[in-house]
Amino acid sequence: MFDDVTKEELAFLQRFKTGELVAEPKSEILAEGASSAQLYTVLSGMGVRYKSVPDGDRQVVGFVLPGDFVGLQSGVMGEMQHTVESTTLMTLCVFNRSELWSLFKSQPARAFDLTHLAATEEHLLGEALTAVGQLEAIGKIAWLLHRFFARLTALRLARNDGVPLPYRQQDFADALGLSLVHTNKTLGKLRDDGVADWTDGRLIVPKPAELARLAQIGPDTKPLPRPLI
Amino acid sequence: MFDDVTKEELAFLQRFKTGELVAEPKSEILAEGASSAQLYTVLSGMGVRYKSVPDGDRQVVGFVLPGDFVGLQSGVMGEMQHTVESTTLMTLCVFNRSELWSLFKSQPARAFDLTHLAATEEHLLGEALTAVGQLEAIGKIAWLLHRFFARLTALRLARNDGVPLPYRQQDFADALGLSLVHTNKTLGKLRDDGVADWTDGRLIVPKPAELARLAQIGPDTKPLPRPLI
DNA sequence: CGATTACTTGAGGCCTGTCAATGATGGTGG
DNA sequence: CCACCATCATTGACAGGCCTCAAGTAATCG
Repeated sequence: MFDDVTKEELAFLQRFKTGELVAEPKSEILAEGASSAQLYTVLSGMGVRYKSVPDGDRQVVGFVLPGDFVGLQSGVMGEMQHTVESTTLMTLCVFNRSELWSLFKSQPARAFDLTHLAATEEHLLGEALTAVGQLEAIGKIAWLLHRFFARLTALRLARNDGVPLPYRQQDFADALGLSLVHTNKTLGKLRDDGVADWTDGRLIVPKPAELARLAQIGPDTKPLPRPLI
Repeated sequence: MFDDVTKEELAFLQRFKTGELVAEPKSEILAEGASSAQLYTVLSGMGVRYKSVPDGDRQVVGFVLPGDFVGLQSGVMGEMQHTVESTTLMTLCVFNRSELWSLFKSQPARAFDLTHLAATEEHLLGEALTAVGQLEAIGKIAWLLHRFFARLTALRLARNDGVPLPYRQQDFADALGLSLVHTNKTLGKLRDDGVADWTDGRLIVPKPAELARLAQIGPDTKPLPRPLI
C-alpha cells in the first residue's frame, strides 16, 4: 500500500534519519500544544492521536499504525494540535525537525510526498467526520472496524485468526463520539449477528460485505496508496 | 491573519496564476472523485466543502472563505475527496495543476507553505471532529458560530451589524451531524438567550464570552496564521 | 399567483447517555 | 499464597436529548 522508493531517495532518507526510538505502551510520543524537535515514522506498534476537551473528555482523531508519519503538524505549524500516545510497544524512526527545511530545498520529490501525506491525513479525517456525523452507532462501529480490517490486511498483518487490534473499547467510544456502554452493546450486537468479532485484542470478520454495508462503504474499497517517508 | 509575502515570491505567484474565475452561487467548483486540472485561491465569496453519503445525506466538512486554497487534494493525490460548491457569488484565482510540480522544484518556500496549508486543514478538521464528537447540540452550534465570528472578524468583515453569514441552517445541520429541525430550535435558543443572533444572513454576537463557554473554547482563541498562496 | 426555498413550531418516539453493579484478569505487596 | 487494587468488559434500568413526522408562515421568482 506504499509507493515505491528509489535507491537515491532512500539514501537521502537514511541521512535524514537520526535514530530509533522505542516507546513503552501508554507513553506520550508527542504532546498537544508542544513544539517537538523530532518527527517520526512508525516502524512497528500502534497508538492513538487525540485532542483533549476542557471538561475532561477526549476526542480520538486517529489511530497510528506502522508506516504512519507523526509530528508533521509540529514540523510545519510550530506545535502539535493533538497528542500522540502509544498503545502497544512501538518503535519509531526519528528525524530532526531542523532538517525538514533542507529536505524541502534539496528533495522536492520528498517535499511533495510530505504534502501528499498531509493531504491523506486530511482525507482520513474527512472520512471520520462523515462517519461520526452521519451514521448511527451501529454504522459508526462497523465503519471503524471495516477501516481497521482493510488497513491491517493491506499491511499484511492478517492471519487466520483475524487481525491484531490492541485498543480498548474506550478508544473506540472516544473516536466515534459514543459512550463506552453503548459502544460495548453495539460491539456485542455485531458479534451476536456474526458480522464481526473483536475479542481479546483480535478482530475477526466473518461477513465483510455485511460490515461494509452497515458502514455505508463500497464493498471493495481499499486504502489509498501513500508515500512512505 | 495571513503571513507576509515578499516581492519576488509575489512575482512567482503571478506567473503561477493563469486567470480568474467567477462562480455563480450554488455552482460546483470541484467535484468529489474528479481530477481537476486547476487549483484555486478564493478571492471573494463563500462556499462549502462536503462529502456525499450513499443514502443521500451529505457531510459538510468545511466552509470556504476568502483566502482559502482549494483543490490541493486533487493536486497531490490525483482526485478530490470532497466537493467544493459556491454558496454566494465567488471570484477565484486560478492556477494550473501542471505547474504545481515546478513550484515544488523551484520554490521550496512556497512548497513549504502548501504543506502548511494542508496541515492547517487537517487541524481544522480535527477541531470539527472534536466538536461533532464531544459536544451536545447547543455546544456544536455555539462552536460553529464562534468559529465563523472569529474567522470573519480576522478577515475584517465585521461591521456594527455583525458579520456576513450567507449559509442556510441546513448547511449547519449537515456540518454538525444534527437534524435541520433541531438546528433551528437550538439557534432559536441562542437567540432567545441573547448569546448569538443569526438572522437574514448576518451574525451578531452580543455575548462572545458566553458563546465561547458553550463551545468549550478559550475566550480569546484566535484563528491560526496561515500562508496565502 | 402558483411554485419553490427557507425558516419556524409542535407532538411523539426512539436511540443513546448516565447510573449502577458485577465479573474477569493481572499486577502488587504483605 | 492470598488479599487488595486497578483496569477493562459486560449487563440492566431509566431518563433525556435529538430525530422524525407534520404543518404553517414568509419571502422570492417566473
